[in-house]
Amino acid sequence: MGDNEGTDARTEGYATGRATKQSIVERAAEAFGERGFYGTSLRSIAREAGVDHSTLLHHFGNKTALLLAVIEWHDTRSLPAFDTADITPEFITDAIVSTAERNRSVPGLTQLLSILTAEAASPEHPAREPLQHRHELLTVLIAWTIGRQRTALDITDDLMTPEERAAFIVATWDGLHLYDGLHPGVLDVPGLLRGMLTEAFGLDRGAPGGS
Amino acid sequence: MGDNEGTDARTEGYATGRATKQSIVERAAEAFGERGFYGTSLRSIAREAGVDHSTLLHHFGNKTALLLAVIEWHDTRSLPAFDTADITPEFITDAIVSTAERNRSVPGLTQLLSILTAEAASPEHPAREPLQHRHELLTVLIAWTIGRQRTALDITDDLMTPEERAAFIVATWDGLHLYDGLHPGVLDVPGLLRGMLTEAFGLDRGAPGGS
DNA sequence: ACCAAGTTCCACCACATGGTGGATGTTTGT
DNA sequence: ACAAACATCCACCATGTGGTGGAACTTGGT
Repeated sequence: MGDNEGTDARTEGYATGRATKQSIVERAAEAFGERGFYGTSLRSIAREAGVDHSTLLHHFGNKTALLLAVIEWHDTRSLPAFDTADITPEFITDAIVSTAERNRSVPGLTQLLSILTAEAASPEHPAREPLQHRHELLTVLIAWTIGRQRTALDITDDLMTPEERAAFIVATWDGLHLYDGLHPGVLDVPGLLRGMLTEAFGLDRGAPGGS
Repeated sequence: MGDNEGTDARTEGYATGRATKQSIVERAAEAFGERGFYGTSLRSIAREAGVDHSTLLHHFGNKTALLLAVIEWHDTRSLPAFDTADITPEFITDAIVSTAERNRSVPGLTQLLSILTAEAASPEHPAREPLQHRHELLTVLIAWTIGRQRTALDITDDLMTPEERAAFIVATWDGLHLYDGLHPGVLDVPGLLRGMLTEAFGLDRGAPGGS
Protein backbone atom coordinates (compact mmCIF):
# COMPACT_ATOMS: atom_id res chain seq x y z
CA MET A 1 0.00 0.00 0.00
CA GLY A 2 1.18 3.49 -0.74
CA ASP A 3 3.05 3.66 -3.99
CA ASN A 4 3.74 7.33 -4.47
CA GLU A 5 5.08 8.29 -1.10
CA GLY A 6 8.73 8.48 -1.84
CA THR A 7 8.58 11.15 -4.51
CA ASP A 8 5.95 13.72 -3.60
CA ALA A 9 8.32 15.77 -1.47
CA ARG A 10 12.00 16.05 -0.79
CA THR A 11 12.11 13.58 2.01
CA GLU A 12 14.33 12.23 4.67
CA GLY A 13 13.95 8.77 6.04
CA TYR A 14 10.94 6.54 5.46
CA ALA A 15 7.29 7.41 5.62
CA THR A 16 6.75 5.60 8.91
CA GLY A 17 9.59 7.48 10.52
CA ARG A 18 8.32 10.84 9.36
CA ALA A 19 4.88 10.03 10.70
CA THR A 20 6.07 9.20 14.20
CA LYS A 21 8.39 12.17 14.12
CA GLN A 22 5.42 14.38 13.38
CA SER A 23 3.36 12.71 16.07
CA ILE A 24 6.14 13.29 18.56
CA VAL A 25 6.35 16.97 17.68
CA GLU A 26 2.64 17.40 18.26
CA ARG A 27 2.63 15.63 21.60
CA ALA A 28 5.73 17.55 22.62
CA ALA A 29 3.98 20.82 21.81
CA GLU A 30 1.13 19.89 24.11
CA ALA A 31 3.41 18.71 26.87
CA PHE A 32 5.78 21.68 26.74
CA GLY A 33 2.70 23.83 26.67
CA GLU A 34 1.49 22.39 29.90
CA ARG A 35 4.60 22.07 31.99
CA GLY A 36 7.23 24.06 30.18
CA PHE A 37 10.49 22.91 28.68
CA TYR A 38 12.26 22.11 31.92
CA GLY A 39 9.22 20.54 33.50
CA THR A 40 8.53 18.09 30.70
CA SER A 41 10.33 14.77 30.42
CA LEU A 42 11.16 13.08 27.15
CA ARG A 43 9.69 9.89 28.50
CA SER A 44 6.31 11.49 29.11
CA ILE A 45 6.25 12.85 25.58
CA ALA A 46 7.28 9.52 24.14
CA ARG A 47 4.65 7.73 26.18
CA GLU A 48 1.90 9.97 24.83
CA ALA A 49 3.17 9.42 21.32
CA GLY A 50 3.13 5.69 21.91
CA VAL A 51 6.83 5.10 21.40
CA ASP A 52 9.84 4.40 23.52
CA HIS A 53 11.76 7.44 24.66
CA SER A 54 14.85 6.23 22.88
CA THR A 55 12.91 6.33 19.63
CA LEU A 56 12.28 9.97 20.31
CA LEU A 57 15.97 10.55 20.88
CA HIS A 58 16.77 8.64 17.72
CA HIS A 59 14.75 11.19 15.76
CA PHE A 60 15.75 14.39 17.48
CA GLY A 61 19.09 13.71 19.11
CA ASN A 62 18.42 15.63 22.29
CA LYS A 63 15.78 17.54 24.18
CA THR A 64 16.79 20.97 22.95
CA ALA A 65 16.57 19.91 19.32
CA LEU A 66 13.06 18.67 19.96
CA LEU A 67 12.08 22.02 21.43
CA LEU A 68 13.43 23.84 18.41
CA ALA A 69 11.55 21.48 16.10
CA VAL A 70 8.34 22.20 17.98
CA ILE A 71 8.80 25.96 17.74
CA GLU A 72 9.57 25.76 14.06
CA TRP A 73 6.53 23.62 13.43
CA HIS A 74 4.36 25.98 15.42
CA ASP A 75 5.53 28.98 13.47
CA THR A 76 5.11 27.46 10.06
CA ARG A 77 1.56 26.58 10.89
CA SER A 78 0.55 29.83 12.60
CA LEU A 79 2.40 32.28 10.38
CA PRO A 80 1.81 30.96 6.89
CA ALA A 81 4.23 32.03 4.23
CA PHE A 82 3.46 35.44 2.82
CA ASP A 83 4.71 37.55 0.02
CA THR A 84 6.12 40.93 0.90
CA ALA A 85 3.65 42.35 -1.58
CA ASP A 86 0.81 40.96 0.53
CA ILE A 87 1.63 43.13 3.50
CA THR A 88 -1.40 45.28 3.88
CA PRO A 89 -2.67 46.41 7.27
CA GLU A 90 -5.80 44.37 6.72
CA PHE A 91 -3.78 41.28 5.91
CA ILE A 92 -1.69 41.50 9.04
CA THR A 93 -4.69 42.21 11.20
CA ASP A 94 -6.60 39.27 9.81
CA ALA A 95 -3.62 36.97 10.14
CA ILE A 96 -3.08 37.84 13.79
CA VAL A 97 -6.75 37.76 14.68
CA SER A 98 -7.43 34.48 12.95
CA THR A 99 -4.39 32.96 14.64
CA ALA A 100 -5.82 34.01 17.97
CA GLU A 101 -9.17 32.53 17.02
CA ARG A 102 -7.67 29.26 16.00
CA ASN A 103 -5.61 29.16 19.17
CA ARG A 104 -8.77 28.92 21.23
CA SER A 105 -9.22 25.35 20.08
CA VAL A 106 -5.61 24.40 20.80
CA PRO A 107 -4.85 26.02 24.14
CA GLY A 108 -1.79 23.88 24.82
CA LEU A 109 0.02 25.26 21.84
CA THR A 110 -0.59 28.84 22.82
CA GLN A 111 0.49 28.11 26.32
CA LEU A 112 3.66 26.61 24.96
CA LEU A 113 4.77 29.96 23.63
CA SER A 114 3.74 31.74 26.81
CA ILE A 115 5.79 29.49 29.03
CA LEU A 116 8.72 29.41 26.69
CA THR A 117 8.70 33.17 26.33
CA ALA A 118 8.69 33.50 30.10
CA GLU A 119 11.37 30.86 30.61
CA ALA A 120 13.47 32.33 27.83
CA ALA A 121 14.18 35.40 29.90
CA SER A 122 17.06 33.32 31.23
CA PRO A 123 20.05 33.85 28.96
CA GLU A 124 20.86 30.14 28.86
CA HIS A 125 17.45 29.00 27.72
CA PRO A 126 17.78 27.10 24.44
CA ALA A 127 14.76 28.82 22.93
CA ARG A 128 15.82 32.34 23.80
CA GLU A 129 17.34 33.30 20.51
CA PRO A 130 14.63 31.80 18.30
CA LEU A 131 11.95 33.49 20.33
CA GLN A 132 13.70 36.84 20.25
CA HIS A 133 13.97 36.44 16.54
CA ARG A 134 10.31 35.62 16.26
CA HIS A 135 9.39 38.74 18.21
CA GLU A 136 11.68 40.90 16.15
CA LEU A 137 10.17 39.64 12.95
CA LEU A 138 6.69 40.47 14.12
CA THR A 139 7.76 43.82 15.50
CA VAL A 140 9.45 44.88 12.30
CA LEU A 141 6.47 43.82 10.25
CA ILE A 142 4.01 45.75 12.39
CA ALA A 143 6.27 48.76 12.82
CA TRP A 144 6.80 49.03 9.11
CA THR A 145 3.07 48.93 8.49
CA ILE A 146 2.39 51.51 11.16
CA GLY A 147 4.99 53.82 9.68
CA ARG A 148 3.54 53.50 6.23
CA GLN A 149 0.03 54.13 7.46
CA ARG A 150 1.13 57.18 9.40
CA THR A 151 2.61 58.86 6.38
CA ALA A 152 -0.27 57.76 4.16
CA LEU A 153 -2.97 58.97 6.51
CA ASP A 154 -1.11 61.83 8.16
CA ILE A 155 -1.38 60.27 11.57
CA THR A 156 0.80 61.70 14.28
CA ASP A 157 1.72 60.02 17.52
CA ASP A 158 4.01 61.91 19.82
CA LEU A 159 4.09 59.18 22.43
CA MET A 160 5.59 56.31 20.52
CA THR A 161 7.57 55.72 17.39
CA PRO A 162 6.26 52.98 15.11
CA GLU A 163 8.87 50.61 16.53
CA GLU A 164 7.87 51.30 20.09
CA ARG A 165 4.19 50.98 19.31
CA ALA A 166 4.85 47.70 17.49
CA ALA A 167 6.83 46.32 20.41
CA PHE A 168 4.05 47.40 22.72
CA ILE A 169 1.52 45.58 20.57
CA VAL A 170 3.56 42.40 20.57
CA ALA A 171 3.94 42.63 24.34
CA THR A 172 0.21 43.12 24.77
CA TRP A 173 -0.47 40.25 22.42
CA ASP A 174 1.55 37.90 24.60
CA GLY A 175 -0.02 39.37 27.69
CA LEU A 176 -3.49 38.61 26.40
CA HIS A 177 -2.57 35.01 25.78
CA LEU A 178 -1.04 34.77 29.21
CA TYR A 179 -4.15 36.21 30.80
CA ASP A 180 -6.43 33.95 28.83
CA GLY A 181 -4.58 30.91 30.12
CA LEU A 182 -5.26 31.88 33.71
CA HIS A 183 -8.78 33.19 33.16
CA PRO A 184 -10.17 31.32 30.18
CA GLY A 185 -12.81 33.15 28.22
CA VAL A 186 -12.88 36.31 30.31
CA LEU A 187 -11.32 38.48 27.65
CA ASP A 188 -12.24 38.50 23.99
CA VAL A 189 -8.68 38.06 22.83
CA PRO A 190 -9.28 38.15 19.08
CA GLY A 191 -11.59 41.12 19.41
CA LEU A 192 -9.16 43.10 21.52
CA LEU A 193 -6.33 42.33 19.14
CA ARG A 194 -8.42 43.49 16.21
CA GLY A 195 -9.32 46.69 18.03
CA MET A 196 -5.74 47.43 18.94
CA LEU A 197 -4.42 46.81 15.45
CA THR A 198 -7.25 48.71 13.83
CA GLU A 199 -6.41 51.72 15.91
CA ALA A 200 -2.67 51.45 15.43
CA PHE A 201 -3.08 51.17 11.69
CA GLY A 202 -5.63 53.95 11.54
CA LEU A 203 -8.10 51.65 9.82
CA ASP A 204 -11.01 53.38 11.51
CA ARG A 205 -10.32 56.61 9.67
CA GLY A 206 -11.88 55.77 6.35
CA ALA A 207 -8.52 54.82 5.05
CA PRO A 208 -6.86 53.33 2.01
CA GLY A 209 -5.44 49.91 2.62
CA GLY A 210 -3.03 48.75 -0.04
CA SER A 211 -0.93 50.85 -2.38
CA MET B 1 24.86 39.66 71.28
CA GLY B 2 21.30 40.47 70.36
CA ASP B 3 19.17 40.73 73.45
CA ASN B 4 15.84 41.95 72.18
CA GLU B 5 15.16 39.56 69.37
CA GLY B 6 12.55 37.40 70.95
CA THR B 7 9.97 40.05 71.65
CA ASP B 8 9.89 42.54 68.81
CA ALA B 9 7.44 40.49 66.77
CA ARG B 10 5.09 37.60 67.19
CA THR B 11 7.50 34.90 66.24
CA GLU B 12 7.75 31.28 65.49
CA GLY B 13 10.88 29.30 66.07
CA TYR B 14 14.24 30.83 66.82
CA ALA B 15 15.92 33.79 65.19
CA THR B 16 18.44 31.63 63.35
CA GLY B 17 15.70 29.51 61.87
CA ARG B 18 13.72 32.49 60.67
CA ALA B 19 16.83 33.91 59.07
CA THR B 20 17.59 30.82 57.04
CA LYS B 21 13.94 30.46 56.19
CA GLN B 22 13.97 33.97 54.80
CA SER B 23 17.18 33.31 52.92
CA ILE B 24 15.68 30.20 51.39
CA VAL B 25 12.61 32.08 50.24
CA GLU B 26 14.74 34.68 48.52
CA ARG B 27 16.93 32.16 46.75
CA ALA B 28 13.88 30.18 45.78
CA ALA B 29 12.34 33.27 44.24
CA GLU B 30 15.41 33.76 42.09
CA ALA B 31 15.58 30.13 41.10
CA PHE B 32 11.87 29.73 40.32
CA GLY B 33 12.21 32.97 38.39
CA GLU B 34 14.87 31.51 36.19
CA ARG B 35 13.70 28.00 35.53
CA GLY B 36 10.11 27.90 36.70
CA PHE B 37 8.55 25.81 39.40
CA TYR B 38 8.87 22.46 37.69
CA GLY B 39 12.35 23.17 36.41
CA THR B 40 13.84 24.07 39.75
CA SER B 41 15.09 21.49 42.24
CA LEU B 42 14.97 21.89 45.97
CA ARG B 43 18.59 20.89 46.14
CA SER B 44 19.68 23.71 43.88
CA ILE B 45 17.79 26.21 45.98
CA ALA B 46 19.23 24.79 49.17
CA ARG B 47 22.73 24.86 47.74
CA GLU B 48 22.43 28.55 46.87
CA ALA B 49 21.11 29.26 50.34
CA GLY B 50 24.05 27.39 51.82
CA VAL B 51 22.05 24.70 53.56
CA ASP B 52 21.25 21.07 53.07
CA HIS B 53 18.11 20.37 51.10
CA SER B 54 16.61 18.53 54.02
CA THR B 55 16.90 21.72 56.04
CA LEU B 56 14.77 23.38 53.42
CA LEU B 57 12.19 20.63 53.70
CA HIS B 58 12.28 20.91 57.45
CA HIS B 59 11.12 24.52 57.14
CA PHE B 60 8.60 24.22 54.36
CA GLY B 61 7.47 20.63 54.33
CA ASN B 62 7.29 20.26 50.59
CA LYS B 63 8.02 21.99 47.33
CA THR B 64 4.54 23.39 46.81
CA ALA B 65 4.50 25.02 50.22
CA LEU B 66 7.77 26.70 49.39
CA LEU B 67 6.29 28.09 46.18
CA LEU B 68 3.33 29.48 48.03
CA ALA B 69 5.62 31.06 50.59
CA VAL B 70 7.58 32.71 47.82
CA ILE B 71 4.47 34.14 46.19
CA GLU B 72 3.17 35.42 49.47
CA TRP B 73 6.47 37.05 50.26
CA HIS B 74 6.60 38.63 46.83
CA ASP B 75 3.15 40.08 47.17
CA THR B 76 3.63 41.53 50.60
CA ARG B 77 6.71 43.32 49.42
CA SER B 78 5.37 44.54 46.07
CA LEU B 79 1.84 45.38 47.12
CA PRO B 80 2.27 47.07 50.47
CA ALA B 81 -0.70 47.14 52.73
CA PHE B 82 -3.11 49.91 51.89
CA ASP B 83 -6.19 51.35 53.43
CA THR B 84 -9.35 51.30 51.35
CA ALA B 85 -9.53 55.04 51.95
CA ASP B 86 -6.20 55.43 50.19
CA ILE B 87 -7.51 54.20 46.88
CA THR B 88 -7.14 57.15 44.62
CA PRO B 89 -6.28 56.80 40.94
CA GLU B 90 -2.96 58.51 41.61
CA PHE B 91 -2.15 56.13 44.42
CA ILE B 92 -2.78 53.04 42.34
CA THR B 93 -0.88 54.44 39.41
CA ASP B 94 2.10 55.30 41.56
CA ALA B 95 2.04 51.95 43.30
CA ILE B 96 2.04 50.02 40.04
CA VAL B 97 4.62 52.22 38.37
CA SER B 98 7.00 52.21 41.30
CA THR B 99 6.68 48.44 41.53
CA ALA B 100 7.69 48.21 37.90
CA GLU B 101 10.61 50.52 38.55
CA ARG B 102 11.81 48.54 41.50
CA ASN B 103 11.45 45.33 39.53
CA ARG B 104 14.14 46.46 37.14
CA SER B 105 16.73 45.86 39.80
CA VAL B 106 15.37 42.42 40.68
CA PRO B 107 14.62 40.82 37.33
CA GLY B 108 14.47 37.29 38.71
CA LEU B 109 11.53 38.10 40.89
CA THR B 110 9.54 39.59 38.06
CA GLN B 111 10.34 36.66 35.89
CA LEU B 112 9.10 34.39 38.62
CA LEU B 113 5.61 35.70 38.26
CA SER B 114 5.77 35.58 34.49
CA ILE B 115 6.74 31.94 34.41
CA LEU B 116 4.35 30.98 37.14
CA THR B 117 1.50 32.80 35.46
CA ALA B 118 2.25 30.98 32.24
CA GLU B 119 2.66 27.60 33.92
CA ALA B 120 -0.46 28.15 35.97
CA ALA B 121 -2.60 27.88 32.88
CA SER B 122 -2.52 24.17 33.67
CA PRO B 123 -5.36 23.38 36.05
CA GLU B 124 -3.16 21.24 38.28
CA HIS B 125 -0.51 23.86 38.88
CA PRO B 126 -0.20 24.51 42.62
CA ALA B 127 0.03 28.26 42.14
CA ARG B 128 -2.99 28.55 39.88
CA GLU B 129 -5.52 29.57 42.46
CA PRO B 130 -3.31 32.07 44.30
CA LEU B 131 -2.34 33.70 41.03
CA GLN B 132 -5.93 33.89 39.84
CA HIS B 133 -6.78 35.48 43.13
CA ARG B 134 -3.98 37.95 42.77
CA HIS B 135 -5.19 38.94 39.33
CA GLU B 136 -8.76 39.27 40.48
CA LEU B 137 -7.74 41.51 43.33
CA LEU B 138 -5.88 43.81 41.01
CA THR B 139 -8.64 43.75 38.43
CA VAL B 140 -11.32 44.62 40.93
CA LEU B 141 -9.24 47.42 42.34
CA ILE B 142 -8.56 48.95 38.94
CA ALA B 143 -12.08 48.37 37.63
CA TRP B 144 -13.59 50.03 40.65
CA THR B 145 -11.35 53.04 40.20
CA ILE B 146 -12.11 53.27 36.51
CA GLY B 147 -15.82 53.12 37.20
CA ARG B 148 -15.61 55.84 39.78
CA GLN B 149 -13.57 58.07 37.51
CA ARG B 150 -15.98 57.54 34.65
CA THR B 151 -18.94 58.76 36.60
CA ALA B 152 -16.94 61.56 38.21
CA LEU B 153 -15.51 62.84 34.94
CA ASP B 154 -18.35 61.85 32.62
CA ILE B 155 -16.11 59.60 30.59
CA THR B 156 -17.80 57.21 28.23
CA ASP B 157 -16.24 54.12 26.72
CA ASP B 158 -18.44 52.05 24.49
CA LEU B 159 -15.77 49.46 23.82
CA MET B 160 -15.12 48.11 27.28
CA THR B 161 -16.75 48.01 30.65
CA PRO B 162 -14.55 48.99 33.57
CA GLU B 163 -14.05 45.32 34.36
CA GLU B 164 -12.97 44.49 30.84
CA ARG B 165 -10.66 47.46 30.67
CA ALA B 166 -9.14 46.52 34.03
CA ALA B 167 -8.58 42.95 32.90
CA PHE B 168 -7.03 44.26 29.73
CA ILE B 169 -4.69 46.44 31.73
CA VAL B 170 -3.63 43.57 33.94
CA ALA B 171 -3.01 41.44 30.87
CA THR B 172 -0.95 44.18 29.28
CA TRP B 173 0.94 44.65 32.49
CA ASP B 174 2.01 41.02 32.49
CA GLY B 175 2.72 41.19 28.80
CA LEU B 176 5.11 44.08 29.30
CA HIS B 177 7.03 42.16 31.93
CA LEU B 178 7.17 39.15 29.69
CA TYR B 179 8.46 41.24 26.82
CA ASP B 180 11.01 42.96 28.99
CA GLY B 181 12.46 39.62 30.01
CA LEU B 182 13.13 38.66 26.42
CA HIS B 183 14.20 42.11 25.25
CA PRO B 184 15.63 43.88 28.28
CA GLY B 185 15.42 47.64 28.19
CA VAL B 186 13.70 47.96 24.84
CA LEU B 187 10.42 49.14 26.27
CA ASP B 188 10.00 51.73 28.98
CA VAL B 189 7.78 49.53 31.10
CA PRO B 190 7.09 51.97 33.95
CA GLY B 191 6.43 54.78 31.49
CA LEU B 192 4.03 52.75 29.40
CA LEU B 193 2.20 51.59 32.49
CA ARG B 194 1.85 55.14 33.70
CA GLY B 195 0.56 56.24 30.31
CA MET B 196 -1.97 53.45 30.14
CA LEU B 197 -3.27 54.02 33.65
CA THR B 198 -3.35 57.77 33.23
CA GLU B 199 -5.54 57.37 30.19
CA ALA B 200 -7.80 54.74 31.71
CA PHE B 201 -8.34 56.88 34.79
CA GLY B 202 -8.82 60.04 32.77
CA LEU B 203 -6.06 61.74 34.72
CA ASP B 204 -5.07 63.77 31.68
CA ARG B 205 -8.38 65.61 31.68
CA GLY B 206 -7.70 68.10 34.42
CA ALA B 207 -9.45 65.87 36.85
CA PRO B 208 -10.21 65.53 40.52
CA GLY B 209 -8.41 62.70 42.18
CA GLY B 210 -9.69 61.80 45.62
CA SER B 211 -13.04 62.56 47.15
C1' DA C 1 23.24 24.33 84.90
C1' DC C 2 19.48 22.49 82.79
C1' DC C 3 16.39 20.89 79.13
C1' DA C 4 12.71 21.21 75.84
C1' DA C 5 12.11 23.25 71.38
C1' DG C 6 14.15 24.05 67.44
C1' DT C 7 17.72 23.63 63.84
C1' DT C 8 20.96 21.42 60.88
C1' DC C 9 23.19 17.83 58.52
C1' DC C 10 24.05 13.04 57.02
C1' DA C 11 22.62 8.70 55.12
C1' DC C 12 19.27 6.79 52.75
C1' DC C 13 15.07 5.67 49.76
C1' DA C 14 12.37 4.69 45.54
C1' DC C 15 11.92 6.65 41.51
C1' DA C 16 12.57 9.72 37.29
C1' DT C 17 15.79 11.95 34.33
C1' DG C 18 18.48 12.61 29.68
C1' DG C 19 21.27 9.89 27.08
C1' DT C 20 23.92 5.45 24.98
C1' DG C 21 24.65 0.87 22.61
C1' DG C 22 23.16 -2.71 20.52
C1' DA C 23 19.82 -6.21 18.91
C1' DT C 24 15.66 -7.01 16.14
C1' DG C 25 12.49 -5.87 12.89
C1' DT C 26 10.71 -2.92 8.89
C1' DT C 27 10.98 -0.09 4.35
C1' DT C 28 12.71 0.80 0.27
C1' DG C 29 14.81 0.68 -4.22
C1' DT C 30 16.86 -2.71 -7.11
C1' DA D 1 15.03 -12.08 -3.20
C1' DC D 2 18.33 -9.10 -1.49
C1' DA D 3 20.85 -5.71 1.18
C1' DA D 4 21.36 -1.08 2.80
C1' DA D 5 19.03 2.44 5.20
C1' DC D 6 16.06 3.18 8.58
C1' DA D 7 13.05 2.54 12.69
C1' DT D 8 11.97 0.71 17.02
C1' DC D 9 12.60 -1.26 21.34
C1' DC D 10 15.09 -3.18 25.37
C1' DA D 11 18.59 -2.99 28.85
C1' DC D 12 21.46 -0.07 30.93
C1' DC D 13 23.99 4.07 32.92
C1' DA D 14 25.25 8.00 35.87
C1' DT D 15 22.99 11.46 37.87
C1' DG D 16 19.22 14.06 39.92
C1' DT D 17 14.65 14.11 42.10
C1' DG D 18 11.37 14.99 46.28
C1' DG D 19 10.99 13.15 50.54
C1' DT D 20 12.10 10.42 55.28
C1' DG D 21 14.41 9.24 59.74
C1' DG D 22 17.42 10.04 62.96
C1' DA D 23 21.62 11.68 65.25
C1' DA D 24 24.18 15.86 66.75
C1' DC D 25 24.17 20.47 67.75
C1' DT D 26 22.03 25.47 69.03
C1' DT D 27 18.97 28.44 71.04
C1' DG D 28 16.23 30.49 74.61
C1' DG D 29 14.01 30.59 78.70
C1' DT D 30 14.26 29.23 83.59
